[in-house]
Amino acid sequence: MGRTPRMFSLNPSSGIPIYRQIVHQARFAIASGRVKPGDRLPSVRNIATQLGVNPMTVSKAYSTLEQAGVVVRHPGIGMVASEAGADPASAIDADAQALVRTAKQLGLSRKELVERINKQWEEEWTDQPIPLRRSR
Amino acid sequence: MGRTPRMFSLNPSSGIPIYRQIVHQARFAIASGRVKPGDRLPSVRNIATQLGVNPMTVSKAYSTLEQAGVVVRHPGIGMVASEAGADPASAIDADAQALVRTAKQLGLSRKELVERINKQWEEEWTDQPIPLRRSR
DNA sequence: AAAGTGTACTAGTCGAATTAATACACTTAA
DNA sequence: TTAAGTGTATTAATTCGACTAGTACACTTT
Repeated sequence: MGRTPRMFSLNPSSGIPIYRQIVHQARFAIASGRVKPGDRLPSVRNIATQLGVNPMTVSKAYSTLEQAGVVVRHPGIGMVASEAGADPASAIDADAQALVRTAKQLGLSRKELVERINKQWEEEWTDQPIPLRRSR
Repeated sequence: MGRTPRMFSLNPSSGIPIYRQIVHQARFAIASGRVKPGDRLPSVRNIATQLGVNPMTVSKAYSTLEQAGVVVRHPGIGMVASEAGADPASAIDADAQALVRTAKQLGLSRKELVERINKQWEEEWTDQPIPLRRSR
């Protein structure tokens, strides 16, 4: 049984908290289909050892994912990718909800909001991640 | 000339930072049309005195508003409500942009994103657009 | 000049977020 | 039953950014 290819990697210099990096990578792995619903995720201690961090840090990441419905906890077994998490759209629900909320608070109509989204869609070019500005 | 009715008020017990309360109230005053494009906003020191806070705190609020395009700085004159700020939709642009970006990263189509927005719109109940609270 | 505008710089305080150490409850497999 | 595996509750230390304020400055208007 060949060891599973390391599923997570850390970028210490990114400034992004460890547990969030784990959350992001796991969520993306599932949303992209690399990990399918029903598949087990690496155990807390497995990841903790691999990355050299405390098990609790990994646990926090998993709890966050469970809270988000991306993963289901199976006592004694571990964390398993859920059906819901396999839908890429689910990953944006939290952000979408926040946006809708503020839009409503501002008295925007649904149509106006969608219009705004469409506009942003045109303007937003993801190909070039971000027009990085090099020092002269 | 009658003193301008106090434009800002603080709710110390709300836990919301002072400068954010100012930002919110100013933005709403403009977005709602109570303050029209071209109108001057109260001066930093004026507000600071009224509210009993440091001028820098007010300045930070104004800087935030300028950053958001709600207000324009006129050196020697003060802060003036902008055209853009009068459009309530402009207030959500930053959030909308962030959402669009992650959606694209996840490989979502524009249609799927809009669909998700619509779904959230149905589920999200914000009966009171903005519960303006008059002191009884 | 005098009086008004906003702000750069500095510094202090405070609280939430992050990470870790440890011990525990639980399930599976032998 | 027991050994080895799973995730986690509790507690605590620490870090780090948000917030606020004091002061002095550059600027424009009148």
